[in-house]
Parts: sequence; structure tokens; C-alpha cells
Amino acid sequence: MPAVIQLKQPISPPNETTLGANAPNTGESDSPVRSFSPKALYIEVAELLRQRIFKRTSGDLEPGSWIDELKLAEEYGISRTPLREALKVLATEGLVTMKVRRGAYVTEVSEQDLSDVYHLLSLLESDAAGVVASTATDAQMTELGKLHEALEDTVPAAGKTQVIDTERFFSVNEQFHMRLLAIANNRWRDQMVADLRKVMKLNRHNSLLKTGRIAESLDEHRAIMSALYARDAAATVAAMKAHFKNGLEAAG
Amino acid sequence: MPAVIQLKQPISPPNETTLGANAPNTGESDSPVRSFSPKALYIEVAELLRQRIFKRTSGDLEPGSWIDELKLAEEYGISRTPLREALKVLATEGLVTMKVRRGAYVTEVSEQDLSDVYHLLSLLESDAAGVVASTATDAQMTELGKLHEALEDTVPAAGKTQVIDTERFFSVNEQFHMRLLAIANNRWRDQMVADLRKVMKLNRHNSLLKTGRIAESLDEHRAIMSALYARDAAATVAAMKAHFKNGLEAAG
DNA sequence: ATTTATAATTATTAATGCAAAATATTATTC
DNA sequence: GAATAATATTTTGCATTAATAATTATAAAT
Repeated sequence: MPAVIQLKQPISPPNETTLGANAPNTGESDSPVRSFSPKALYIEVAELLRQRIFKRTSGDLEPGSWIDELKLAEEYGISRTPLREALKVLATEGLVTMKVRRGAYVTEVSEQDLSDVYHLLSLLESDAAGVVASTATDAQMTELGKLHEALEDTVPAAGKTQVIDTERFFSVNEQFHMRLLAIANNRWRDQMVADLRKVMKLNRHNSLLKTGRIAESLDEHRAIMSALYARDAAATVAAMKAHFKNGLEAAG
Repeated sequence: MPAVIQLKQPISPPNETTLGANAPNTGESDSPVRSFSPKALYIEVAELLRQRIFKRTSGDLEPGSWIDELKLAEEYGISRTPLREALKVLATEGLVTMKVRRGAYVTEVSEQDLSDVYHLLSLLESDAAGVVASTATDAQMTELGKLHEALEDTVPAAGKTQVIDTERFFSVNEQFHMRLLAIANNRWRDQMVADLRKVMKLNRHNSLLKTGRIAESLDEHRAIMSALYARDAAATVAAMKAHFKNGLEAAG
């Protein structure tokens, strides 16, 4: 490790975002960077770290690797305090693991973990679907129907040679699931699902929906939608569970 | 917000004793207090704050009230840094709510929140029960059976005039649920359940099991146990759901 | 040569200091 | 007297610095 005596020297944090460029005490107003930011610094840093953990391109921040506070703080041009606070947020999200007097490590998710988390996602979202089937207003139901139709539209009719817009399919699919959760209207569940999904993304094959399964997935969505329209909670739950079950098998 | 945090450390209640008595710079070695403490200070402080939030006797730290960092730091004899870190942990657990540039507030749980959280607890624990019914070893099943018998033993046979040891009933009941979760063997669920239970405890009538319902509760437990012994997952899930359903009605 | 003990290095944790932001208070004007 | 401006106080947020724990390296001894 470098960093002999002079740590605070501007060892050329040459690049990128710098984000916290605001030298603290210097009254110099040369850092408009986050002057417009209403959010706390540690929140923004947490988001940056999340991206780096997920992208996993830069080489560092791979699962299992130790997170060098000093290096990152320098890199971002901030002190270690907000960085530490950000790490604590990520720890509670399950993305990093804190070891006493040993610092933070990017969480390694085993196959077991992946399976466990997926199971919970399935449970929570299926339940949400059941709630929606029972309690959604007609307007909300129509809204979901519209999203489902948008999903159908991304896949060309059988026989057509047109390519599937995978990107768009995933996007609309995501919207559908999100809207469903929103209508189920349980912010605690929303938070849990969000956290669990982040953990899922730690995995290499992170897609909750494999590419080759689009046609099948659409079929399952149809089943979910018709159970919803029928306001059959049990059937909706079952359909959503089946949807997840297939998704997992494909991902495994 | 509920979230997943994984601290391998047990939550042994710190021997309390002023905890942070170590005056920082003063070289005076008059504070052996936490010299033997292996845990980070902010973890211990978080636990202390949790207790204060739950006990709610001291008048401060009531739901909705603002948390005075300075005052608390002084009170515990520590600086604001570990206190702030502790607050962030509690924030991710959903016990406190952070407002930008406005500090931390003890989370107010509405009736809606309470109902939502309870719903999720029911969902997660019922699912766990189902998993146990399907996958537990015979030894584990026997273990649960023993706990159930201990639960039966706390309630005198009908006709007897002996008083019920409520305290013990709650304790054994808690053990049963905990053991069930442990056998289900999904650490992510365990963490979520733990967080949700904490939120439930924010409520005044915080008992997950009302006093007047012991006999009924025992009946429900019997149903769960026999479904478990039969290794009927669906029946187990249903029995556990019923158990929770009744519990909520009693609490409401 | 292996093991143990001690010293040095490294990194985390906690404390203090300082500035910006927000709220409360006072003052001034219409 | 009310409203608005100006000032003062409080409080959060970030940075810096000090201290503590742990690991590595080095040396000594059996």
C-alpha cells in the first residue's frame, strides 16, 4: 500500500466525478458540483458504490473483496466519514458485510443465498399479487392491464420474423412488477423487495428473467393477468409463484 | 425501513455500565468499562437506543419525537460520531426516520403500518413453517415437539385452579417460533423477521400474543404441530396463518 | 529450524473542530 | 400592530486528527 506519510496531499485525485470537490474549510466557491444536491453526501456515495458493486467492471469491488476506505475516499475526494456512513447503509442492504475491526467486504452470495433470496422474492411478490387481486380498484386493474398489453406488444406475433426487443421487454416487465407492488400498498414489503433485488443483482447471472424464456414468461404473465381480472386471489398467487418458479429454474 | 443486515455477533446486552465512559483524549485510564468489549461502539449504542425506544419509560424517545444527538452523546459519554452511525443502523431497521438536515426522529407507526408489518410477519413465518414441514429432519421435528410439550406444560389442565405462568408461556412460545425459523434455515428471512418484530415492538400494545388468548393460542399451536408431524406443508402454512390471524385480531 | 514474543506497520474506530443550513429571535418599517 | 428583514442561536454534516486494535515482520530462544 502506498500512502506513507502524506495522505491529505492532493495526490492527484485526477479524474471523474470528484463529487465532493467542495474542500470543506476553504471558502472558495469553486465546487458547484453538488451545490444543487439536496441529498446527504453519504446517500450519493452509497449509490455510487452500489453501481460499482453491480457493474463489477473496474476490477475492484468484486464479491468477497475488501473495501479500501482510504482509497475510495481519496478517489471521490471526500473524507472517510460519509464513506463509512454509506458503507453502513450498504451493509444493512446486505450488499456489504462489516467485520469488526476488519472493515467492509463486498458480500459474497452463495448459491444457497441466491436460492433463499429468490424464494423470499417469490413469496413476497406472490402475496402482493394476491392482495392486488382482492383489493385493487377497477382503475388500478385496468392500469395493470395496459402494462400487460405493452408487454405483449414487445413480442411479435408468432410467425413473424421480427426480432424481440429484449431490452424493452425487460423494462416493461419491471414496470409491471413495480406497479403491482405499488398497488398492493405495503411500504415495508416494498423496501424488503427492493433490498432483496439488490442482493440478487450481486450475482453474475443477475437477470431475474432469462433471455431465452421470453415467450414462456409472457404466457405466465397472461395467466397472472387473467387471474387478476377474475379477482381470484388464490389463483393469482399460484400463477405468480409459478412465474417465479420457472424464472429460477431458468436462472439456475 | 426493514433491511437485511448481517452481523454475526450475538447481541449480548452490554453489561450496560455507562458503556462509553472512556473519555477520549484524557490519558486517564479510569475507564476499563468496555475494554473487554469486542463489538463496535455504534453497535452497542444502537442496542441501548433500541431498548430506550421500546421501553418508552423515560419520556424521551417517544414515537415521533426528535432525537437530540448532542444530548444523547453527552449522556452516554461518547462523541456524536458513533451515535450517528448507530442512528443510521436504526434507520435502516425502520426504528428511526432520518430527515435531511433535520436529524433523526423515532418512527411513528400508524395502525396501517402495524397491520402491514403484521401481515408480512405472518407471511414469512407461515412460509417458514411450510418449509420446515417439508424439509426438517426427524430430529428437528422431535425438537419442536419437545418445545411444544413445554408449552403445553405451562398451561394447567382444564379444571385445575392453578394459575397460568404467562411469562413462561410467552417465553416458550417465543422459543418455538425462533427454533422454527432456525430450522427453516434462511438467514435472509431471519433478518427480515427480526427487523419486522422490532417495528412491531414500537407499538404500545406490542405483544404479539394477547394475554387472554392463551388457551386458544395453545389450540392453534396444537394444530400447527400436528400438521408438522404429518409433514403436510400446506396444512402447516394454513395453521400458522390462522394462528397469526387470530393473534392480530386479539391485538387490535 | 521452529516457535514465541515483541516491535512496527497498517487500518479501523472514535473524537473534535468547523462551516453551512435551518430555525428562532429581535428589530425595523409601513 | 402586523409583516418582513436582519441577526443570533442551534444543529446537522463533513473533515481532520487522535487513539486503538490487529496483522505482519523481526528477532531471540529453546
